[in-house]
Amino acid sequence: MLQLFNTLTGKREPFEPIEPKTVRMYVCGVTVYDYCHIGHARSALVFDVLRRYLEYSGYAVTFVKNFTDVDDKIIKRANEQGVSCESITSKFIDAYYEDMGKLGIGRATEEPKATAHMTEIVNLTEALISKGLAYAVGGDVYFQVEKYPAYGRLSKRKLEDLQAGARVDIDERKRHPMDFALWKSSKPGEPSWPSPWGSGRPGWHIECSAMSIRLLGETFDIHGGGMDLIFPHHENEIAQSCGATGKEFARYWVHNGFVQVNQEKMSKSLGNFFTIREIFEKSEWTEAVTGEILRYFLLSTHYHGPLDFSDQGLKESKQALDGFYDLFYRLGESDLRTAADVSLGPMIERTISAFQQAMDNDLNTPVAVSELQKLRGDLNKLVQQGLSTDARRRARQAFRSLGAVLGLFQTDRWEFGSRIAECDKQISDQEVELKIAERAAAKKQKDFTRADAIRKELNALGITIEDKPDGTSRWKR
RNA sequence: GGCGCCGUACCCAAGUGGUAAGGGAGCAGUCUGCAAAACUGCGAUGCGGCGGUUCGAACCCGCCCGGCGCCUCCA
Repeated sequence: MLQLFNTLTGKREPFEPIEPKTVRMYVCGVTVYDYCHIGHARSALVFDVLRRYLEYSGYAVTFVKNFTDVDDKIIKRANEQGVSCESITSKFIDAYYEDMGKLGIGRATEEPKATAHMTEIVNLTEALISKGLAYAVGGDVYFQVEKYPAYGRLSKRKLEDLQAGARVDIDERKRHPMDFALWKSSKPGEPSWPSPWGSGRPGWHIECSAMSIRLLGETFDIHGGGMDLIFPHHENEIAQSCGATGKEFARYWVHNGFVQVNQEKMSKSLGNFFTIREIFEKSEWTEAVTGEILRYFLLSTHYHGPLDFSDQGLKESKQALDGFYDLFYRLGESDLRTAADVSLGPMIERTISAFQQAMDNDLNTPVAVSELQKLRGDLNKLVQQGLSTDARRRARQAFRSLGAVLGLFQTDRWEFGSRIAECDKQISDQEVELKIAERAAAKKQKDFTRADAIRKELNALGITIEDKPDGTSRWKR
């Protein structure tokens, strides 16, 4: 049974959905004013894998992930560039899909935008005012945190503590310094929508409450996002939602850790910032391969902890994947021997069970991957002992189906050598085959000088040759 | 000032009270004309330090050292 670490309770808990075999989850997406970085990728990937695993486990999942498309930073960016906010947001939404698509991150069931839910946002704000939890000042509306006794429940903070360390500007119009905006009056030139308080735009937190309630109901199963959203974003969402509905909001709160560089959080001010597209542009591998490397890398650490991004980390992920695809390559060859066939079934069963156990344990992807590594080692032995063509096919299929949960091992076109794009141009498969045949002939005549020369020539083109005991050779790029 | 996280071999990384998973690198072998791949063996008497609880602790408690995050926008 799946157990998840719930930020709300600070404990790992068995996951029990509200409705059997059904999961409704909401994940905070991105504010679309810039390209996504690796940190965004990690968050998106963690919840992509959670969704995949829930579906693998037999749940029908309704997955909602929003785009924040109205916000101070968007307005600022639009003004800087002298373009409309809409042109900024549509550009970066497209970029989001493009970048995440390369990582194999699928679309959510619903991907709502704040700007398309103004009615719900205004209604929710009105409800909070009528319940005495919010108040209007001028054209602004604030949530009054002191009226919501459970404020601080998620982030485990007390109002007094927040006050002590607050560096926020004191706004005399607020009744408490921590009161936050539900609705902001708009300045000239800013995007705005009509409301009972004059034209304006929503505060940051209210959109998620409005859209999740609209699409998933007042109470739903899982709410996720990055660690940094715990406070104030998610704390405020809870206050707004529970305050308005009087019901429980999300039952399980799941938060992923940060991507860091040299032990420090990635941030623009430190200049240690890598966008997803930058990684792909700089990669010496093809897009599909780079995507899988990145995925493997991001999943090789538990989602809850910090993850240090580094070239070495990517390199090690590539090597690990090379090992898997090396095996898959050999599993694709035919063999009449069947000596090890009987061992295969139990071996796969054991792996499936261990894999599920790892994933059930708060989505422990590093252990899940290591179980696949064990299977890889075991299968390498079986292949040596003799595994029939059919058994090899079943073995490959096992990797394919478990790998699908992590988004790994799906391709049949892995690239072993680097700079593959250039290699492709330099020599075709047919030409390689010709060279290999020529080399085989040389070997047969014990002309090893010639054989080695051909191998060296192919190596230079990114082709690796492996001689088999029977005198034939396999090769890979 | 408040809240919280982290510190496991050369590197990455599991472990959540029962005697240190897995991967990479390295070294030594097997195989091979050589190479590549694969396989085999070697690698923390030890889990930042010091105490404590316990029959037993990397795992629980306390103190200390070191690193980081949040409290303002942030995945």
